[in-house]
Amino acid sequence: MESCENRNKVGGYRVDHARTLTQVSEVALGIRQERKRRTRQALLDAALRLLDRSSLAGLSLREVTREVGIVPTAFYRHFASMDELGVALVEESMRTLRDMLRDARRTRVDDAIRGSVRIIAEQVLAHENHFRFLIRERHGGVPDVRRAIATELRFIGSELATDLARFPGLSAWDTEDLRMVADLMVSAMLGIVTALLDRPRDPDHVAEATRVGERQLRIIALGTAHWRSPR
Amino acid sequence: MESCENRNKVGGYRVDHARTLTQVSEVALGIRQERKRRTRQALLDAALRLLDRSSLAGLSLREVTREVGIVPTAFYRHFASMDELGVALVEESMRTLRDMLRDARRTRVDDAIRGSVRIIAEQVLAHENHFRFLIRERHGGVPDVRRAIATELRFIGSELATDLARFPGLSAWDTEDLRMVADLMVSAMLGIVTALLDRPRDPDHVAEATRVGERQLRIIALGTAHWRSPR
DNA sequence: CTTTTCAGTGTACGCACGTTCACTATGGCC
DNA sequence: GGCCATAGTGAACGTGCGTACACTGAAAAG
Repeated sequence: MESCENRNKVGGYRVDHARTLTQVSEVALGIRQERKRRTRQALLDAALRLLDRSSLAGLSLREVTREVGIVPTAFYRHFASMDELGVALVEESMRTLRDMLRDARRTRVDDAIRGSVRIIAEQVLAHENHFRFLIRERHGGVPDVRRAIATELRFIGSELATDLARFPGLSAWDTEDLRMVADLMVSAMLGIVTALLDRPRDPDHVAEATRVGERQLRIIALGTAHWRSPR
Repeated sequence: MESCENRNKVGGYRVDHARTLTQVSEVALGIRQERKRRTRQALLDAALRLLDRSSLAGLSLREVTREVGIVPTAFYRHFASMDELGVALVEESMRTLRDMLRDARRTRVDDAIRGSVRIIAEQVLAHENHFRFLIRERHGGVPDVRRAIATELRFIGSELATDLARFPGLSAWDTEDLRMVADLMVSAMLGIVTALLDRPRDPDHVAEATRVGERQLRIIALGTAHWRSPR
């Protein structure tokens, strides 16, 4: 019970801001705001790390603060609840996903599929935690988070549909059918991401999943090219 | 605090077996075993009902027993833990899914797609809880449950692949490509189920999801028909 | 230099949880 | 008819949780 003070504190703070601060040139924000931002980010990172093993509903506020090294009550300086942190995590993860799609959209048209799948594989490996979080919480136990993900996914579908409309053979298609194909492609991509996430450390598995995913999208493209909508 | 005894008990038991028992002709099992089976099933049903709102990881043993009307400790007469109940729930739900696929397999070949999608819609509406459970826990927080679902899904994929092999145009295909198409179809079906589960009480939404799902599978079939595997 | 603001501290609370244990009463069996 | 076996009981425990509250000390504002 005794002698447990200043274990790993630095000037009364367990989180060591002093060192990292000086080497950063984000002078625009005051020292104070910058520190707050860093702690907030540390909470998000810690949560994402812990979410590798459990789900958001099974993750406690105390676990997250413990991981960061702050006292539980300090959590409320940044989020009103774990659910709110979850929604923030959706935003962060979705930024990753959107960046990925922006990259994919820039690939050359003559082999858009191969390029897209390659980029998916790269990004999933580089941001495994973000994708695992999205896939898991998409149908998870927190309604707000579920809604946020569903909304983003729907948006991605409609963006893809307008992209498809620019292809020569598809310019005459009606909106509904474009959307139908776009949603199918999203389903397939989610399947590919799931397969990649299954064993992301095994290069053989990743290569195989990439190969298969590429062919699956090709099947869809081929089917689309031969499609004639029933009246 | 006082006078709270025998509220809804029957002969010392809160669960009323006596009435329901007589009208059942499962005489093969003794009264005792039959009662145990019923309570076990009541636990599974209660869990499935509660899982509509939360996820398995966020569901407590006490909640489930409260719902059934037995004392928490009695839970252990049936399952060693909530995780074990989860695995039992996977088995039950998978039986539903397998029945669905068996039905789908029996439909006439000339319009297998329309028939299959209709059966999917029917079954998802009839056993909403089972499908919601599977979709949710597929990527959920309980490893044992995740594994059980992944295994079953893989099995379904390989069964579908052997079914495909019987189609005239596909008899020459190699196993790997058949599997690739089968997995794509599974991805699409999961997407359809997800869409149906989104607003299962809205008949318009269900009809629309069915229509779209049918077309998506048709796109895949069309793509498959025109596919020529790269060397 | 003084005052204000506020991110993080530390204690304390009430609550729900999983699990233990000794128990009770009923169905099954000789 | 009497003796097991066992499904369900009820009290009790230790633990971890979310949250309230008064606090501290350094950055920001004056």
